[in-house]
Amino acid sequence: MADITKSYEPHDVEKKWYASWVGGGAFAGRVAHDREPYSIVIPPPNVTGVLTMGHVLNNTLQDVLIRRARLEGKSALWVPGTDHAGIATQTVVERELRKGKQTRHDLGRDPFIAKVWDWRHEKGGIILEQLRRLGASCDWDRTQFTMDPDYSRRVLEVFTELFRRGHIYRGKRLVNWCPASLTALSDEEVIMKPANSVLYEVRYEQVDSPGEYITVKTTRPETIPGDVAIAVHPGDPRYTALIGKLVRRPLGPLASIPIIADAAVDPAFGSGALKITPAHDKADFEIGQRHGLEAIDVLNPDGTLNAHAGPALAGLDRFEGRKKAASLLRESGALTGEEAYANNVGYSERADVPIEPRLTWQWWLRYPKVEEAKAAVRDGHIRFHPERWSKVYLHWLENIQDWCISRQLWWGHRIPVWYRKGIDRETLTEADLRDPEKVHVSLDGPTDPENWMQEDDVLDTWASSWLWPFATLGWPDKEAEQRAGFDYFYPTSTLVTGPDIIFFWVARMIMAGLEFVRPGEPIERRIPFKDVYFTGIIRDAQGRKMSKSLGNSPDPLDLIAKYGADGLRFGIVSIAPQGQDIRFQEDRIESGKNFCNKLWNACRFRQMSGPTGDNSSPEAILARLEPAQFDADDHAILDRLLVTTREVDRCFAQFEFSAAVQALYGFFWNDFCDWYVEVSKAKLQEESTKMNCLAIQDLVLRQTLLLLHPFIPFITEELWNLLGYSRDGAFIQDTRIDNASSIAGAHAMRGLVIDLEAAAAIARIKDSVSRARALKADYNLASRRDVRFFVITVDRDWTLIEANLAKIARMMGAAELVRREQVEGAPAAVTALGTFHLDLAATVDPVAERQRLAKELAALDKHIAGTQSRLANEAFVSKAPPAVLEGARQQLAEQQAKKDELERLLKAL
RNA sequence: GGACCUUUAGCUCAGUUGGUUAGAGCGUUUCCUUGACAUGGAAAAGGUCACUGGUUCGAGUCCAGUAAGGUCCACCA
Repeated sequence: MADITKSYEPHDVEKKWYASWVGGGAFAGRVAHDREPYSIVIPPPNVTGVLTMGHVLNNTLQDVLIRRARLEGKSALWVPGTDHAGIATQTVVERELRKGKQTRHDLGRDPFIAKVWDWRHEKGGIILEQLRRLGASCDWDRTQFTMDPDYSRRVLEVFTELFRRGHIYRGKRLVNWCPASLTALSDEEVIMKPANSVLYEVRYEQVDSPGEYITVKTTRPETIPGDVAIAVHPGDPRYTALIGKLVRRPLGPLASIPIIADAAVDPAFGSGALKITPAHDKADFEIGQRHGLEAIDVLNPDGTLNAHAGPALAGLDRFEGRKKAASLLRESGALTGEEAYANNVGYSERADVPIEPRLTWQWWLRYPKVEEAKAAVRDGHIRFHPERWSKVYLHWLENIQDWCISRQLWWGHRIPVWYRKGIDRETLTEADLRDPEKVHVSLDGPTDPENWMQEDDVLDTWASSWLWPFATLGWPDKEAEQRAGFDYFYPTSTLVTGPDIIFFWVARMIMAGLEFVRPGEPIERRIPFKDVYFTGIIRDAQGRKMSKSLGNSPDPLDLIAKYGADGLRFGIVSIAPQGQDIRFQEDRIESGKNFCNKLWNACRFRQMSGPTGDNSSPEAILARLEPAQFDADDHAILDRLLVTTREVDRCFAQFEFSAAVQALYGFFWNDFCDWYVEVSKAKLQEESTKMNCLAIQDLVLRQTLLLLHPFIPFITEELWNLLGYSRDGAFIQDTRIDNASSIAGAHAMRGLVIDLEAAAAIARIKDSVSRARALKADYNLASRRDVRFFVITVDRDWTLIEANLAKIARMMGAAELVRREQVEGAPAAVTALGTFHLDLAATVDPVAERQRLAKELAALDKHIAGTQSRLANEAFVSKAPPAVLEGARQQLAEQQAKKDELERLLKAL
């Protein structure tokens, strides 16, 4: 077996093992009916995207779950893939075209789409390659893309089916329009931003009473040409007399518009009168509908004003038009005031420009299975972690609105609807839509395509990714399902994602699963996943979101180069507590790397300490143990190993990944390396204890590697092989990890029962060692090993010291420990095993020593006073549980004994 | 306007059902290259747990309120 080098060099190790794993089919998700299935579908990243820190966290956690499942003997499947990301990808390619002074319209639809595919072939797959570098153990043979032919077919099949079931309709409604991307957006794609606007006060002259006016306040004077009424509250006494009267539109084409009454108007806002522009405001649109008013659209799709705005404004951009409208109103005297006004404006999430409410024909979905989707989470069929997100989810479902699923883009799934040539799409009714003579809806299109025109719009990207958990498993094609193991792997086990896409993706997947999968079967067979783990959002050191434009996001590949994939994984998991946002600090990644190096060197120490025995199975290692040689340290470390194993088990059950990593870190670094390995150095000197000690190290290292493997797969695989834990060259993942109770069971079979009393004695030894070291440090003796300690102690403690003499002396840095009845004038430390004196009587400064002891005494006095007052409290004594009471009494006794000893030492000085 | 989260050491954060002297990593100070590791070891300094009240024998932990910061939803022109 190769020697373990002095420091861990991740690069070659990662490359080597990743190739071996892939070559060995280690990531293949196989149907195995004698095993429990465990499956995850990746949240598909944008096909042309690159890896961000968010992806690193998200995918590391998925990999942790998948690798742990393999160790637990489950048949694990992690399905990878990418998303076509309609708007984002199309925008990127259009930007490229613009560099050559072209638009997509210059190319035409099909050549443009071909161009996007070229782009996808060039850039797509980068992110998947990056995931491999991170160590993601996806079943790459199953990689899917939402625009793959098979997947696309499933998307369109769902559309036609939902249409058939009456969930899909076409409607002319006010939608969120992005003037930059020239498409409709769903409500979820609009984000509200605070804006500094101007509130203009505009008066409208009454037709019948020239010189008399009604005044409104508006932030959008450029839409006045689209005004069709002024609305007031029906109960507003100021305006009762005016209801039904006409006023003149003060801007744009001349018109008289009525004053109407509608309860939606807030009499307390502004003047209490509201201008009604149904084409450009949602509330106005609804009022317009109620009153049968026309909607006049004064904007072009790109946000410039059109002919309806009148010649003075036509052609201007909406923001220019606003200024121009204000100045025109000012000139005509209709503008009677302006004031600064802070309001919120909706922005397109992707293009980052203000959206326009715009009246257009769109395809809408009435969500299916809304009630059942609520029940799935409320009744615990699907469990959210942290649980509180379920409230957000339920609230959204309570107030759910129909989903605008059509997009005026070219890159996406073109809606499988054909209109008979000659049909006027503007006047199509709901009944026409269902008339096969007029409209054709099918997967493959009409048999006489020459007589039909296909719908131009494509589907919202989320209207393809909401099928991800079952469409990636072959649904609904029976043969494909068979190949993919649909029956075995669905529902998937855990979804790992960010809470920012609860509405976009999580909720919609749940509804899709319930609607389409295994109709008629119980809910737990139809849900897409059983657990949803929501990660936090990674922020920079200042707490800002990481973003490309801020340039505050480190490149994960740089971090991998610097700290290794395992270091990055360990670091990112350790700073990601459940459900909280994460402030990224690179030093945590560095400490991940340091931990790997520590692990590496502890294994190196094991290798250098003696021959590797038979390590190929836990039984073989257990057979090398010599229970008769066990000392307190052996009991203690095995106890800590069991406790840690139990804790990691618990963490996995409760999705507490960072707690698992911290438990492993503390156990391995403090309990094993800082203590057990150090005491081993004394044990390994003795032939009688050497072999047993090596076997214990093997037991601990083997189990630790298994526990750590999901988090840091590369280094653990390497060490697993270097130390001979691998059986016949099998991967570490092929080993079944044991839980704490089965380990304890295996111990018991060997006649080994952990002596908890012995293990507890280690705590007292540690206390003595630590205090003795501090005493040495106080006297600047840390480096010297030739110090002699005199110990004043009782027989019982001296027995313990003698039994562990070599180790204790080594740990203290003592040349010798000598029991004395009495010591004069030497610096002393009162410890759990007696009073330890430094053999330095000649050089001690009594004044400094007295100060040192007095300080300790003062601190102790405070604690004694606290304990005493608790015990003096009648209520405490009568009501506290006996164990707590007993603990306090014992504590007081110990404190008192220590105090007596300190006082004796002081007197002796 | 509604909902949720956060507030603990200089910094970033743990602290599970209330119970000894509140922990970790980083940073700081002192000492140490002794054959696993200086990517390391030993020791130390550093906290009235945001504030106010309540429940309790006992509160960082439970309850109510206040303040500051943050997130999401809705949005009155």
